[in-house]
Amino acid sequence: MCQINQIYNKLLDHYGAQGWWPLLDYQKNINDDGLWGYHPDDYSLPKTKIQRFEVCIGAILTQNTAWKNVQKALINLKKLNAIKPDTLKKIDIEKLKKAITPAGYYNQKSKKLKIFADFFISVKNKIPTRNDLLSVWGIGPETADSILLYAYKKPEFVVDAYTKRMFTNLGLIDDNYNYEKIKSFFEENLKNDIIVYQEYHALIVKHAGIYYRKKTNTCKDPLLS
DNA sequence: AACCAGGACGTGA
DNA sequence: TCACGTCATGGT
Repeated sequence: MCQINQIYNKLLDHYGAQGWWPLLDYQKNINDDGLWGYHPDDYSLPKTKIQRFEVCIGAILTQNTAWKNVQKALINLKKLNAIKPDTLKKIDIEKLKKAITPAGYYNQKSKKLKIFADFFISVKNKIPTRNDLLSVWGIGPETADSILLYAYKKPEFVVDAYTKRMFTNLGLIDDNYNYEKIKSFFEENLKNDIIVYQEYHALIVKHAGIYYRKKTNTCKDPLLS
């Protein structure tokens, strides 16, 4: 128990709870980015199967994509009533591509969404394992962990590009660490708690999005160093 | 006007 | 395993 816990406390103290997803039923609030802030401190979500599905879809759509663009795609899908496994499964692929265009990679992502809809229906009310998710085309380690952590509330730490960049820059992990090794590093040093996992990942994205963009990567971290 | 964003896949060493 | 090219829109 060392610096990564102190960093977590600093980030949480500085930025507050992030309240990431689901989005669609909670988009009334405005946060300090001008984006929609959703439901900080409400860890009862997702409450319904549809909300859970929305989290999964959002996790796929946000692959290497700014969340702001994903918001538009999700709202488009909602208008088509496509935040539903059955509807998404049946929807015309060209219509789907058009709806998710703002989120980019619409050829790949439309295919990924279709395949995921099938998978989501097939698991019924069971909780998929990490390997179940990784076996689905279009779901890699980060998306699998995001789905487990935010949709199914399982304690899987989510590692993204910012996490690696920020913590190598702070000197806490080695540059040659792969995804699984970074994930283990956090899970072995943090309390096994989905609230901590959920907030920490979101806070890293928040903080690194300001101070650890590729261009400003060499800048000194005003909060943590 | 390049550069990058809440990555994953296919290919070739 | 690991490095590299590819996918695509929209903000800065």
